[in-house]
Amino acid sequence: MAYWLMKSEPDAFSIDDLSAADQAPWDGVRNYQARNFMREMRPGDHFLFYHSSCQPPGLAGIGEIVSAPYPDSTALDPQNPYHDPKASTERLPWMAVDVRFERKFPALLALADIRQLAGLEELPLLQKGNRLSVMPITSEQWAILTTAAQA
DNA sequence: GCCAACGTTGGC
DNA sequence: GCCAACGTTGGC
Repeated sequence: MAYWLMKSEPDAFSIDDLSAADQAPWDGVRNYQARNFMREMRPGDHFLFYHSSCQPPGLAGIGEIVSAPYPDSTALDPQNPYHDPKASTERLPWMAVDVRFERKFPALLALADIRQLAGLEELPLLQKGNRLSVMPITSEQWAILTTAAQA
């Protein structure tokens, strides 16, 4: 079982939206490195739900991957904000997974607080200039982050 | 609103 | 295939 961190702008899709829906597709990822990580996802994996581009940014809760990766057809929809004009049914490089709400942290674990935690030096989220929206998390990093979020 | 960092595009 | 210009991400 693997661990992941996935970013979403809460104005578009937040931990509360996932809680209300219980289950939802995680789609709209349009970066190849992130897509490659999504290809490795398996049902039963868990992920940290990160709120980005908000005040303050940080970890909001936990969800579970509940489907295998599948083609992200939102890329084909001209009305979709993540429409990819170069994608077609024959050439659809983007992937989505279905995710399920697990829990919301009692309080957001803010990025500024995450930076203060020891043992996260390798976390891509904290590395300068990193903009990955989907990244793998080690079990050690997972333990540090979920423990801090529960405190 | 600013801007650093990075990815993508397109001319050559 | 290089690389300058441009667009996007996302923290501050």
